[in-house]
Amino acid sequence: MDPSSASLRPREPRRGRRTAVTLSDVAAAAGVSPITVSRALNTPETVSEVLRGRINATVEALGYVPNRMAGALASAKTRVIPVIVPSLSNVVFVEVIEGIQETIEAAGYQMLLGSTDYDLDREAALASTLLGWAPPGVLLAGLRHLPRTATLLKNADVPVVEFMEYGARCIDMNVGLSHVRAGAVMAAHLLERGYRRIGFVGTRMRDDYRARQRYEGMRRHIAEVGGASDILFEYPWGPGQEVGWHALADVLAADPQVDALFFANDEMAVGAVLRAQRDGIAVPGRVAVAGFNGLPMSALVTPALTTITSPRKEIGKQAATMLLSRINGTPPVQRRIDVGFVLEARSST
Amino acid sequence: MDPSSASLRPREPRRGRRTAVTLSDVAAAAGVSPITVSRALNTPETVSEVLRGRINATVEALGYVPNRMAGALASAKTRVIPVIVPSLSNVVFVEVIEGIQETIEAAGYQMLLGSTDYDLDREAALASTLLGWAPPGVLLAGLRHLPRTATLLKNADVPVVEFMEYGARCIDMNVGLSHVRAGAVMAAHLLERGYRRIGFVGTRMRDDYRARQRYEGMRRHIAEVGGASDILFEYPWGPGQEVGWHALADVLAADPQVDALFFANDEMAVGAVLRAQRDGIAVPGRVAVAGFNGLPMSALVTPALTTITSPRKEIGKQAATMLLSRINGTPPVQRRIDVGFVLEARSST
DNA sequence: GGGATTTTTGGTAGCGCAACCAAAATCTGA
DNA sequence: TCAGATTTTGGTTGCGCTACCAAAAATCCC
Repeated sequence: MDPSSASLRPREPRRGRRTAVTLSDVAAAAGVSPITVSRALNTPETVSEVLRGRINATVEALGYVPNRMAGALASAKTRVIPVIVPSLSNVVFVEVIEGIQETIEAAGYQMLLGSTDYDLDREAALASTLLGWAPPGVLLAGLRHLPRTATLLKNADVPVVEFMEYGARCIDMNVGLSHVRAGAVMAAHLLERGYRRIGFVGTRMRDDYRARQRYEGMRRHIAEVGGASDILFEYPWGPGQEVGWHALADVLAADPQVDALFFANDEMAVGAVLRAQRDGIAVPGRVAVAGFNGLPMSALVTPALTTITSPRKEIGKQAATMLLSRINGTPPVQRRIDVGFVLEARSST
Repeated sequence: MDPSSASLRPREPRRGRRTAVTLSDVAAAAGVSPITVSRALNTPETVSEVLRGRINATVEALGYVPNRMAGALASAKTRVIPVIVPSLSNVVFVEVIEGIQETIEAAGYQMLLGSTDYDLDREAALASTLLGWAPPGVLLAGLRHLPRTATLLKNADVPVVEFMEYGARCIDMNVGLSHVRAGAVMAAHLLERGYRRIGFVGTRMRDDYRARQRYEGMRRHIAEVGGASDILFEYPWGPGQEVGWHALADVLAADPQVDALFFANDEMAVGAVLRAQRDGIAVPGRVAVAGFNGLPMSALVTPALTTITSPRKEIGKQAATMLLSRINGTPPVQRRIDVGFVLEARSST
């Protein structure tokens, strides 16, 4: 007696599901067994050329689309990599994502994108949901997460790369740059050029802790060196040129001593330069302006903007490459990579 | 004799797969049947409060993460919606994606993002792969695809929304704006302001057919009205401020008659304005400059940029909403939505 | 209070594919 | 020419979950 006869008995689809073409349909049409079709598609070199041709033709003819879920369930493998970022409105993340996308797509993987809107609870929820897809690895922005997010990812036993900032403590692997050092370097530059009252302008810094790190780096450096002071201005808006546009006037009115402004990003800084231009405020004569990120537009405004260039696409590529090498069993050369940054001293300071 | 007894026989994991906590584990630990756990998670209202509490506690305790693939395979339903766009470097798509993301996440769906890099073959491949996830619907940028892409999507029998441009022929549903009309409206504006030699500056227009449509709309309008002429300038670069920065000088040198320039997007137009500023070229005195998209920065440069504002986030939201309503069985009010656009006439023209 | 509902729980089967093992076909060398 | 090695093909089983159906328990109504 054949215990599996029940499952071989012909039947119509169990539920109202759409009756898509399945691997068995292709097999039947091509006159081979299902497993041969599976092989022809996944490991073509193990199937004779004749059958391969016939099978490919049948696949084409029937418009067969493999059910990835069934495949993933059977093989306990997916080629979908979740990428969790705080925001898509920020160009910076988009460029990192591009780097990731290029790299993983070239390796035959797909990207499942989740955005947390800077909310750590949402991040935890997202991580949990995305792990349900049994991904081969996870890419996660930032090093600060809820304890349960970290636990979840550690328990899941998948490679994880945390990208954006470089730091000592990571779940698994880490690629990024030190924002504290970037802040310090900018402070050093501004002090060197003789500015003595340096403002930092940021938005929603409770959420954007990387901006906070830059401010911290700057503040500490100024304190260490002495002879100058810093002041923080925070706006509750989303980061954008408008913030810089308004901030320039606000700040100079609120604290006329300020002779240099370090903005949390280039967009705000560009907004400030444009405002200065319109209102005839001399940059850097009246106030120096610096940004962060090294967006192309920073070089185009007049005066050209001093900024710190971060290798965003590179971060994405490195993160993806690291993850892929771990997925493929090759341990990456290093578990933590500091991609560094470059200070672009231009005429706005 | 029980034909399925074979599958009930206890066994160790078949392969070297990682032995994650499964629904059955939770059921055993909570002392209920697996199906009850499934219900407690998916349709909590159908399970008594006592059991629900016990099950949730067990889920928590064991760190159970449902295997979405198994669920999807069994129910023939996923909550993952593929979104296919030509590019992520373009802010415009990112904003549309944000609108989509917000809307579908609120409805409990996930976004699977694919980018085609303006390659229709890649688009077809991507569509095929993504359909393998048996998605409840598909969001696709643009109305122009390879025949096989359209066939694939039609055969898949899932709701599809094509977004970005509005047009007569769509696979299923469509949200966007008419780029041809936008071009014509801008032409009308420039003619009305007295410009007579109007240049259009675009990049990679073989791929970016929406920019081409705007040019076409402009060209035809100018031809219809008479008394003015147009000229096309095309750059092989990626679209960005640098293009406008260089184009302004190039164009004026190549064709000194040109008295107005309509750029394919705001970024290029802003680049041109910044260049004009640096080089002391009067805008709009020597040459008028107009952009497209209505990015925030267009209002901040001096002179403020005339542009056409497109409701990008709105397009994303509408597209997602339409798709969701179809997924939920409610046919959307309309199958095609023209979201329109607004000409922002500012001082650069 | 007893039958008819309604609510809550469980059993069974199978979604579509790939891993594992076995069998068949082909090739190799003396 | 034939045993043994190699390549190519097929059968069976189960991945973890939910649809469907049925049974049990709780509630209702006159």
